[in-house]
Amino acid sequence: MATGRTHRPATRSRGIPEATVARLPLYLRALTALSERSVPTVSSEELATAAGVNSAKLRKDFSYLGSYGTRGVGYDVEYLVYQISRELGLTQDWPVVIVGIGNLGAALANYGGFASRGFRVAALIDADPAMAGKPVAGLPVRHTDELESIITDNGVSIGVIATPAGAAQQVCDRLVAAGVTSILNFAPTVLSVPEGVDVRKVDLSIELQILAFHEQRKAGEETTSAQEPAAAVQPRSSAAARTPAAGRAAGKGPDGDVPAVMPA
Amino acid sequence: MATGRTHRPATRSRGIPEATVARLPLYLRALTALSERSVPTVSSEELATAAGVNSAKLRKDFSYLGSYGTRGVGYDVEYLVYQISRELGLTQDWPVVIVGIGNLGAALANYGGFASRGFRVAALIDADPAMAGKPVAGLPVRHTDELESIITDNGVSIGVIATPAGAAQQVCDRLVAAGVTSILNFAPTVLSVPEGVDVRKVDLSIELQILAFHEQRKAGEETTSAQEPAAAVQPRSSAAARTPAAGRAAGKGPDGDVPAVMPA
DNA sequence: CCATCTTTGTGCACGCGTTCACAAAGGCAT
DNA sequence: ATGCCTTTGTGAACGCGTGCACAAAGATGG
Repeated sequence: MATGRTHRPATRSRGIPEATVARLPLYLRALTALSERSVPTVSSEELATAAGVNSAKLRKDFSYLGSYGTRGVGYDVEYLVYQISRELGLTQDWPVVIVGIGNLGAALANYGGFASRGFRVAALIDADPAMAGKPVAGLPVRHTDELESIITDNGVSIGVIATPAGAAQQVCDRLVAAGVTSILNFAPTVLSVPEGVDVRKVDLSIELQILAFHEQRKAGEETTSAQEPAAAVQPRSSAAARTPAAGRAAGKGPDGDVPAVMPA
Repeated sequence: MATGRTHRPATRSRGIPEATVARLPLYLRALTALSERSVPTVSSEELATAAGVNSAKLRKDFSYLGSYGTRGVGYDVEYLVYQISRELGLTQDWPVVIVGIGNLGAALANYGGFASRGFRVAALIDADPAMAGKPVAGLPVRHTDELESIITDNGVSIGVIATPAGAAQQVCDRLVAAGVTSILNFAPTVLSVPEGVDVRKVDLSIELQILAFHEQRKAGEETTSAQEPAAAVQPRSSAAARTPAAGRAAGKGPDGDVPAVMPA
């Protein structure tokens, strides 16, 4: 799960709650699998299990789309696939640009399933002149200079940022200025964008840190709070002179620079 | 942002809300940046802006950790870095294994910042015998047969799955059986795990689909519902005979197989 | 045509998360 | 010392999301 988002606080988009929208792709995936196995109908219970959610939640989610089920029977798989696809805007083609063709950018570009769901990689863009023209995943890498024209010419409205953190905001600004209104950010930075532009963030580092938190908690429970040896939540008198000789964490550390996925 | 999660519904972990835990890494990153610039203190307002959140939210988040601020002044950067690092369990080392060294797995392995935050890649594992021994990011790829022994010998409790969807559940089961209790899943599948195991999902495809939804909505607003030409929400009489000749979406499509990141 | 059985769709209540707004706390100048 | 100014920490209200539980709907069999 990509984590942070930068969405309008809770502006229900046409009656469909944001939480529901986030689950629609999950349902769609499960339904597509059923469709491939030629299963004609599915109950909310079965589908919910396949999608890893509660059946009541699923039914409520679908109720926002309309009454597409048949009581006593369930949902028509093909029909539901179509409805959800349409609702998500997957019945049309979305040209996408990937900026920053490092390890991650290349991995994303090579992802074969990209085209299978309405998304098409219109161009790969990198700032390194040495990369220009070099084919990655069958597409020639274009130089950053061409960014604006590529966006305009292809009518790109979705951009993927896989650059180092330092370049992300600048790239973002150029993408937005050129007309992009949705951004998927893999760089470890908080992007600031004007009103009306959606940003979603994917951050491996954050995910790992959250896992570490829970992992530590599990380990701590075993020995029933055996951690935090002595000076646990020390009263901390003077405001200065603290800094408990922090282990790592403090130093400069190679961060905010590395290619993409997993920053801190 | 990685999206789906599979967390205990809302079991507040030792008083710290899940939503707060998810933001701590964000604060930590902003604080680390300040620390590198030798900024001694920071106000909730400044830090909140840097982290892209509301200042009241940030203060409330910090209040769960304790009273680490000084009224009229702000927070001591170094001290806060240490406290958050400790809270997240980043003061200890977490050995991690990456399973599935395809495009994405390799990209993750090459991510330099991995070690900079308490995470250390203990091993890269792949099922392809041809990959065995081949060095990726300075580490020799190990064969899946060694999975259990690697986990045990290194005391690995966090696993990253970057395999094709078809192999994910099986790999997951083996990881869990070997002692892994936290999993970061890049494969496009819902993993089922026993109680006590945390799973977080990162899914590019889902993120893009969510963006597409909002993008479509924006486009629809311009022309004020010019979409949905005629048969919009057709009453749908007979349960059978529907399937509105769904465009893409239905066919077999290359999915549930591709390496990792972006499935559907 | 009626009874029964299955499954949807949803009203309702509860809890988490967010935000406001302000009192308390501390620094600083006079 | 005293008063002012800044900023934290939090009580309280509100809204979204979740899950229960059930009535309505429809299919199916006799």
